[in-house]
Amino acid sequence: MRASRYLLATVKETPADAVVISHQLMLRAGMIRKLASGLYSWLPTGLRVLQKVEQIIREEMNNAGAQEVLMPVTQPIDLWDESGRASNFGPELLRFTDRHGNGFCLGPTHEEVITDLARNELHSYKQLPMNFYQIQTKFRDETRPRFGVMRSREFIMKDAYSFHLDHASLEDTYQIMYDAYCRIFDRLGLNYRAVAADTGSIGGSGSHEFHVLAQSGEDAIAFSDSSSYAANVELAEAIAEGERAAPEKPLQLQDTPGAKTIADLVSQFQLPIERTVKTLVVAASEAAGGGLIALLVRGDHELNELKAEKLPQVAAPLRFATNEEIREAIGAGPGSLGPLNLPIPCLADRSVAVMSDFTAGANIDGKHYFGINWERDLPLPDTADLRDVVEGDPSPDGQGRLTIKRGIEVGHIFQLGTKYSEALKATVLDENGKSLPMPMGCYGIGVTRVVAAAIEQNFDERGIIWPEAIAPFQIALIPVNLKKSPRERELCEQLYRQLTEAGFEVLYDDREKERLGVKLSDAELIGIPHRVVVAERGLDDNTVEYRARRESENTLVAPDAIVQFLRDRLK
RNA sequence: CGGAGUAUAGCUCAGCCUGGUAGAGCACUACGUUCGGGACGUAGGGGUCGUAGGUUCAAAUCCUGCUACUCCGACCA
Repeated sequence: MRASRYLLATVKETPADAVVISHQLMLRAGMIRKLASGLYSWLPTGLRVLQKVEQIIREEMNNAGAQEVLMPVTQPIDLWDESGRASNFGPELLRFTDRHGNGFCLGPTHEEVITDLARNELHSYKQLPMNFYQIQTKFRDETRPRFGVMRSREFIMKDAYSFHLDHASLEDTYQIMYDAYCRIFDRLGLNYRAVAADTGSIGGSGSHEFHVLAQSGEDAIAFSDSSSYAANVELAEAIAEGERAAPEKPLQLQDTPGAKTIADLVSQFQLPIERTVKTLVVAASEAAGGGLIALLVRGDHELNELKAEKLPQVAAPLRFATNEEIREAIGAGPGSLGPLNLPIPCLADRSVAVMSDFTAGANIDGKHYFGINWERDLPLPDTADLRDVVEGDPSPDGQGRLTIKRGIEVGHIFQLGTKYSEALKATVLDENGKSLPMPMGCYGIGVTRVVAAAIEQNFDERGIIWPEAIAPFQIALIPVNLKKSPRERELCEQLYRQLTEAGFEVLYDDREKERLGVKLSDAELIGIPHRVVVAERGLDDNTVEYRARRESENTLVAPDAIVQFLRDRLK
């Protein structure tokens, strides 16, 4: 591609409304332009990257035995009534009516459409399993689109849906998809983790999220430093370490005026924070008799609301008690609560159960007990996993310790089960002529989000640093001064021809009006991994200058050796 | 959906408080100089100041409604 005939569309200044780095760089590099909130046009440079990502996904899906289809963006609302999701999807589902008065929506996902297709086309167990995918535009009317293409309203997704005779077959395909996803993200050149995930409202037994690790990620992920264990922090099981030590200190009631928080207590009395207990009061479930229940976590730990809500004793959704409720039930304010002499039921986090000689509120305003010990001063309450894991916790699989990093969710695989096949009556006959709903799996990758995530993970102060596999161009060919030097022009034209014929994607910066500095910064901004500079002074020594995007030194190479040199570098 | 803010040239923004002639830098066009890390000079083109109304002799500027966009929060396969 000749730069003089190409819409480079780079901009020097950072656009005002971009806050994350990928959004800023995608605008500056001329990859995207905003049309309206959450809606973006893809310019040539952006589209080149997008299509490379799509192609890698397509190849690996095909290799994994999936078949590509293409379904409409516009879907009849009737199908959504049939699955029951029309009523519970809410305003994120953009609905409208056609000229005949029939209801439609823009597809935020395609379970309904594919299940409708499957019920019409699949009739026998002999056809199963089958796995269909598409790479296609979705629309979700997000309440608050942000971060450019990372959370836009219209976006491109690869979504796949598999159909099975039984659950064992679903698990086979699920594993095949898991492996295919690993190959896809490996090939994309991204640092990622497959993470055990909550199945959420969709239900089903198995689910993994694929996260690209990046500072700006919206999710926190815990993973083992010595095994493949990884889970969303919200889900990772917190394990207590060690045995409870024997009591050493006497129980003491102390005046602690002004110590309303754990932080106050720790600083005023020089206590180790791991020897303090936080007492949080929430609504108890009907099954547990209603009223309030206290949850105990160590002073340096945080309550995990998701875990708490799932406990049978705790009301769902989780609701914290008001100050008035606490005072009425306990007779003290929230800053002075503890397990000793507590008139309401309580549950202790596992880590709390192994504490000794600890400090907690006395359930009397302005007083705390110091030197509390289980089974000496009070019985050990029921224990449960109540807290978020923290860095350094033992890994739940027993191997190594947990590290916590932030991640961007770019893929999600689910075992859906028969939710949709039952609702839409997608059944096949088995060997015995019995009609069965097909268990389903679904497997998504946010294609446009992958592009943004790749940038979040690979940039410097000069711009994007693309992984080789998805760079818009592989090589930038840059003459120092085309206008002045017919020799440079002659060599560049020759190299451009040779490199292109060798199968490389080359951006040949033949712009005559731009100076060298502009061309170099443009090539760096759009993140071309390799560059070759052709200069008059090198011609005398029979050299051209090569530099990789990540390097800071030039390598001099003879012009007639550069094609082979690049072949070796790009291997 | 709750809270806050913004809207002036293609982009980044000044002007508004204190009403009277619409500005700068970048980008764009022409010419000249310059030419290995985002050059310089001269001359130009480009804006119904988001929109509708109100106050006023006079509104980018003051007031009100509307719309769009951004940020914080809630929400999110």
